Amino acid sequence: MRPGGSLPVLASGGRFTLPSSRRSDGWTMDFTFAEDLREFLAHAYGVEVGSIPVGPCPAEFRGDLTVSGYVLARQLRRNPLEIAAKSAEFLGCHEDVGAVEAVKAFVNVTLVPAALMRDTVADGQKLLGSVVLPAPERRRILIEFSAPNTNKPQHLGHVRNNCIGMATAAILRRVGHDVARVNLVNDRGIHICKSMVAYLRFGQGETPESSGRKGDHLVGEYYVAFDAEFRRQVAALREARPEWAKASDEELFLRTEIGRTAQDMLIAWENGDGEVRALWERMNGWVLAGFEETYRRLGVCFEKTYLESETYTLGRDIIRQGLESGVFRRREDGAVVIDFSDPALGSKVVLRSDGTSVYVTQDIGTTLLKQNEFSPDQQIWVVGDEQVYHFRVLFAILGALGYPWADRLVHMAYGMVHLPSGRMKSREGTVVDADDLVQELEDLARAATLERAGAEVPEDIEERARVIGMAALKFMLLKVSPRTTLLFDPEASMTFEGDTGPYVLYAYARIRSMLRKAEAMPDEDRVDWAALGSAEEKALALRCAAYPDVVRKAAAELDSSALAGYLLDLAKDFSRFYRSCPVLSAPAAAQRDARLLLSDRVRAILRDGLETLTIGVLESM
RNA sequence: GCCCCGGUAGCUCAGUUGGAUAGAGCAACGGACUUCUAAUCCGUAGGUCGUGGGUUCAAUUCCCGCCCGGGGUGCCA
Repeated sequence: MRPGGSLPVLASGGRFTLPSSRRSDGWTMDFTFAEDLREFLAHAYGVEVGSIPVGPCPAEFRGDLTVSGYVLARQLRRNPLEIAAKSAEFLGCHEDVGAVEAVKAFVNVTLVPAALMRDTVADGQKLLGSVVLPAPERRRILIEFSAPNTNKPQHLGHVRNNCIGMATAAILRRVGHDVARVNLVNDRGIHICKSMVAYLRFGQGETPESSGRKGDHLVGEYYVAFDAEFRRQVAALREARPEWAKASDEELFLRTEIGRTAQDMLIAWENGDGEVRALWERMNGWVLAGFEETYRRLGVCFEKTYLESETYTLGRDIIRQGLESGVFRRREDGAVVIDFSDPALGSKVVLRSDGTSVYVTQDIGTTLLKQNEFSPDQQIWVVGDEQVYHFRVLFAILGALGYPWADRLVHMAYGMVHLPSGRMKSREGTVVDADDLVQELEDLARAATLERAGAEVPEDIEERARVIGMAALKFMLLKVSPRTTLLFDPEASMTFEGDTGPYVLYAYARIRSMLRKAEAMPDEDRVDWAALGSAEEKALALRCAAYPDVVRKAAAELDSSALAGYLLDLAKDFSRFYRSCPVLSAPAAAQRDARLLLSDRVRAILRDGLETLTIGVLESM
């Protein structure tokens, strides 16, 4: 059971260690003036100078870009003000520079428009092409996510997990890694037996077909029914036996008739009891079919799906071997444990005294299985932050067992989803169901689209509703940092305005519309970039140029929110440009062509970026 | 008790390998559709960056203490 308790959330386990681009700030695209400045400074001070720290110039100052004298000062070991003055002096004579101003230790550079465009958006191939890492930095990565239990339908917490997993995989692929997505379905255990017991007791033989209900929802109802009956029995027990009044539900589980029945069923399942297995297969089949439907709607897919019923015994042999080699020891009570030198980890049982596996033992087994089947350089688990300790233990055990790849395992811990009323709790019915949520967003998107369409109903209205609804959902989940505990306020979240997926989609659709009207695209080689130069145009071009680094940073830090935030900024920059710079009706042909091409660059990046977040686009909205 | 994560505008969240006057969306208020799609744009208002120290030319960012919230600390998953 991966996503734990009532579900997810996450937090952050340590730092991630994927190969990263050299600079996290600034641009991968090289500015000619910066390169020339680098050489100049290296020569002037007789020191090796790394890359020049170029960043955006804050709006309050005059300039397009800013070079920080403070950062250079660390490399050059000179006075920042002196460096800034010297740099400004040099840049004042540079042909690309229209104006330069040193303010304190900052050098604000205004580029000649043609140079700015040349160094940013002129080469469209390079712009999108440089997202990909050089071959030596590419890795084979296996990412596990979703990992649902087959006793109830998925809810918003699972949706966050699924979306983060899919988007992270897509981001890693985008920069050139070889990524395999795997799911590990928890299809066995006491929780499934609970649904089964309740079904036998209250189900009267109903099926998804007979009830017209989606299989996972149907089974989930019996899980809830079990809990209701269990609570009733526990309450009665406490009433009858005052000495147990203070015992926890868990402590009393096996004292209740229904709890005992579920436990017996689990044992029967493990012994391969025919009837139990048949019922289990039937009900699991219903749930898995339901999941398939949910995954289809969300666009979730995997290269491989493991079933825990087939892997849960795998770790035991490794434990026995480790016992012989002294990694583990057998405690007086018969349980096998590992004693960590790190006091924060303490001592951990890996095999119960009856010889059965615990959670971490199974994970040792599946980790080895995945390692053998995929030979990844790195494995990533997208699992809620409540399991940080579990993964620290798992990784420490694998390290103790001597696997050289153990220090490259990553737990991508993400935060829980909370509702305004607090944590989601299945038993109390305070969960946001995944299927309902998707449906609701699609309905809202349809209504919003029709409202704006006026009399003519678009032919592809269903497609639009689907794409817009999903964009809203995924963007909402992906735009916040994975580690953040997310508050889902239905009122405020179900909107298509402001910082949302549909906002980005809208910018894309407006560009498409414009390009359709333009009919022919101008010849790239003949465009006169010098025709541009307004603040909006320059800001847009500079934003475009930052794209490759943003994607690389998102990949290196496993952070979809860096990319989502960037796309929002880009769409915003475009909207400003669109408002103040007429394209099709630009005063001069050269201006029209250059603006058209600039718009097309934005279009390409928006599409590339959205797809890298697994969000589809629309040609019209 | 101990460990981990978080505390930034009324709300939801960015920003932080230390750097110029801390940002966005929503909500509030005021503007802009005979003009390439107003799911848009512009403006106003809104902050002791939890708190107290320390390091530094420079701290929301790094270090220590404290307060508040969440999670973890099982022969559960």
